Formats: sequence, structure tokens, C-alpha cells
Amino acid sequence: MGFGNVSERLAQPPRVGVSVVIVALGPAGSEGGRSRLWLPLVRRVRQPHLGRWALPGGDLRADRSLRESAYLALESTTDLHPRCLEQLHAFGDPDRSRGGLPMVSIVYWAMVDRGEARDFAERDNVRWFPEDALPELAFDHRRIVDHALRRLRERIAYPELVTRLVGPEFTLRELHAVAEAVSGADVDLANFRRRMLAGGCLEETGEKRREGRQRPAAVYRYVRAGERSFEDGPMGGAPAASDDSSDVSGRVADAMAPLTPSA
Amino acid sequence: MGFGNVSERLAQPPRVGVSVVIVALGPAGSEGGRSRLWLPLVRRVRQPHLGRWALPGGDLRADRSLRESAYLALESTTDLHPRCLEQLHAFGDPDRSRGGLPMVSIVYWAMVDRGEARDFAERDNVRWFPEDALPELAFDHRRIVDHALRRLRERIAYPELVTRLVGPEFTLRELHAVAEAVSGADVDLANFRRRMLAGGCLEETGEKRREGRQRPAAVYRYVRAGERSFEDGPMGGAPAASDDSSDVSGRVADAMAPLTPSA
DNA sequence: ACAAAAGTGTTACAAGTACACCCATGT
DNA sequence: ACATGGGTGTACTTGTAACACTTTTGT
Repeated sequence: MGFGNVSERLAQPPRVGVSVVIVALGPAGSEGGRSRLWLPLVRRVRQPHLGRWALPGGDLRADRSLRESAYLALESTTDLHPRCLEQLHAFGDPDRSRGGLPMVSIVYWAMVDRGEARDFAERDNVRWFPEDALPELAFDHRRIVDHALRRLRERIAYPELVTRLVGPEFTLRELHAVAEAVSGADVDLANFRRRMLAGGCLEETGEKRREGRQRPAAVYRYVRAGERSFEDGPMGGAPAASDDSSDVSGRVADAMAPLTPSA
Repeated sequence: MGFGNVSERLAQPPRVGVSVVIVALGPAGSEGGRSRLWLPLVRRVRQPHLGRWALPGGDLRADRSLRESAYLALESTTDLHPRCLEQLHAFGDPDRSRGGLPMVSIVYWAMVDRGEARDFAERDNVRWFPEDALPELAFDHRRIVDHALRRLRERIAYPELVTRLVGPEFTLRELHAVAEAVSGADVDLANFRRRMLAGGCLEETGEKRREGRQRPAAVYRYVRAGERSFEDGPMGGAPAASDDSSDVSGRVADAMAPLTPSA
């Protein structure tokens, strides 16, 4: 199992892999409070780090885009089909595989909704773990997970993201619960509701749903801003140009601090 | 110069390179208005795309981190030493090298100040181009540049970024000019000044500098928020825990500390 | 004194927070 | 009717845009 001496190793071209940090909302912990984030991990079946839990991933496929490679790797290891898959970061420092071959990982970031998370059958080598009770991870995957969770928390205030963690249709209360779970803090429900609605990305389906045993709540679905489905008014929708590598950072910045005056 | 047939090419492991989009502030265009962003490009000296202009870059060095590789590639092609070097995105779609071998590029993003940009000697194969008059670029480098510039504009409102494009010491008016140049729009000077100062990242040096022929302006330097240099009051500074891979999203990274290749 | 640039104040409006309140519904 | 959750109103605080204004300097 030797890889040769140091200089031989350094002469090797680096291998390129894709890994995915997937998150889904799952049940709460022991204290029975809010729900938590859970992530699926796979157990390594070969050296190095045999037996350790790791992020799902695989080799980059030369005939596919990075994103497709990530999707395929995910599909083949976990059967999950995330609703959002976005590039997070590339990791490639020489010490990350600790004695193995040099390895570059392009890490993607994904979210699946509750429905899919439930359907997902655990196997011996694939299991969900709650965010705050992860096992020891292989390689530098712990750092990667932390990086991803930090990013998620920064952006959870945007409808685009929260809605990914619930099903395609949801009530505002469900969304609210997600926001609280991810951020780990109390969020004022009244204001949350207004903020979401103000974004103009939520469309009422017309249905109602009862969560407790009381008054039923309106059900919404997510639509990209400006893409109302007919019936209300003019506003000839701008196509919202979603180019391939659309990531959320655009929206984030919009909301933050546009320097430019109205002009 | 053949690379074999398609299936042979696909069987090759992808090559990994690093490229850098560098920007600096340079003179204005023909209309004589605001200054513009300029970026250095290098001319390709071999196939494919021989003779075309391209982003500076090089192969990933197996014994260095991604960031260090980017720094070294930059140094060897252009002699520039950016004050900030941050990972932007990884590009690896199969069509990007158009018939060549599969290629993954980890793209970094850098800014150099006016002083260094001036010292930089152009050579036959290295030249500055204004952002709005780029030549036709090799590969998909045009897309990469657009991506980088979009990001830069989104974030130029933050002191951390805008200060990178001027020297280590600067007046508020200089900063303001940068913000206008990058955003391409008018920015109210009074409000700009207040916003920068409110961030608490600017520290007066005590010096004064005359820009025109009138009243001299206070000179500032950038310091991370909360790191006043003594003399004012208690406030026992929190160390601001800068972990390695911190990125701009939140508190914009320390950025340069572990950059020096000697480390 | 004047012009030009540095720097400050003031008002108006938009967004966000906290919290009180009314409405709809099943028991 | 009343408890429970859905949904709205309102006052207060904060941030920012716009632009008028005062101060400092060299000629």
C-alpha cells in the first residue's frame, strides 16, 4: 500500500474529486426543542481512513461538468436528489490527505427537503447525523462541514434558501421553524412572515393546511421574484437571467448595501 | 499535436491549474471621466490559443496550498504581489479547453494597490488592459473575468475591499474615487465618508495630505475592526479568531497573513 | 476675498424590531 | 365560549439618501 517516497508522490498529478455537504432538517435533539440540521455521511470502505465517516463524493468525471459530477457522485452514494447544488469551495492543500496522494476536492453544497430526507433509506454505510453530534470525520471533512454550515447560517434569511429545506409547498409557520432551527435563535414570527412575503418570491397556492388542530394556514410555493403565474396585473416579468453558475451571493449583496443611488 | 481520440482523452486524469484575476485602479478612458479597473493579462506562448491573451496562472504545485500556488504563479508571470488573494471559483466543465485535455482551474481573485500597479513593468507578453476594452481572451477566461468583476462590484461597499485598491495609507477622497470607479456610478461623498468611518476599520494616522491645492485631508490606514492601536480607552480587544480558510462573506478575511511563500 | 476641497448637520424616508391586537376555526 | 394558532397594525429604533451648510487652506 506504499505510495513511494516523498518526491515520487509530489511528482504525481493531483487527483480531483468532488464532495458534497448535504443538509436537511431533521428531528430535534434530546432536549426536545427545535429541530436540527442533519447531514448524511458515508463510511469509507478503503484506505486511507478506512471505516471513518466522510462526506459523500467521488472522482471528477472528465465528460461532465463539475456540478454534474457532484450530482452523480451524490446519487450513486446516497440516492439523494438535492433541490439546490452550489459550489462552495475548492480544497487542495498538500497536507489534507495526510500521506496519501495529493488531492483536490471541489466541494458542493446541497439541501434536500423533508420529504426526500424521510424517504432516504439508511444503509450500513450511509447514515444521517445531527449537525451537533457528528462522528470523527475522515481527512479535513470536519473543516469543510463547518465552512458549509457557517455559509448556510449567513444566508438562511433569504427565501431562496429557507424554502429549499421544506417541501415544494409549505406554510409560513413551517418556513419559520426552519429559520429558527438553522439560525439557532428565536425569530419573531410576525416580522418573519412579512419579510418573506415582501420578497415577492412566495406565491399562494390557494390551498389551506392545518398544522395543529386550529385554523388552517395558507400554503405557499416558491417562485423566483417577478415570475407571478399570471392573473395579477401587468409587470411584464423580467426573465431574471439565471445563468448556469447562478449562486445566491447576488441576492445577498442586493439586500446588503448597494452603494449606487437610485440612478 | 494530436491528443488521441475522444475516449483516450476522457480517460486522462484532469490537469489542475490555478489562475488569477487581478485588478488594479488605472487611468480613465477616452472620455476622461472616472478612473477604471485595469487587469494584467499574459499572452499565451503555446497551443492551444497561442498568441491569445489569458489570465496569469500556472499548474497547481503539489507541495503547496492552492493559495500559495496561485501566489507563485502570479509572481512568476507578472511580478505582482497582491494585497489580497481569495479563492473565487473552480471551473472544470469538459468543454472549456475546447478539444484539449480536461482541465480544472481554481481561480483566485486579487487586488493590487496603485503603487504596485505603477511599478509593474509591462513586457511584450504581459500587459494591462482596461476592464471595458479587453481583447479576446483564451479559453473561457472572459466568463471568469466577468464573474470576478461582478463579485467585486457587489462587495466594493465594504472598507476591507475598497482599501485594497489604494496604498496602505489614503484619504477618504481617494477611497471615494475608488468606490465610484468600481461601481461605475456616483456615490455621495458625505454619506460614503460616514459609512466608512462608522465601520470602525479606519484609523487616522495623524498625517495630512493635500490632493488638490487646498485644504489638506486626514490620512487613514485600514485596521481590522476593534484593533485600535492603543491610546483610546479600555475595550480589551477580542482576538478576532482568524481561522485559516475564513472568507470574505462575514468579517472579510484577514486575507494576507499566511500568504508569504516562505512560510 | 475667493475658490476649492474637507468635513458636519439636518431632514426625509425606508427597513427592521418588538409587541399588542384582531380573526378564524375546532372542541 | 374559549383556546389555539393564523394573520395584521402600530409605535419605535435604526440605517441611509439627499443636499445644504460650515470650516480650512492656498493663491
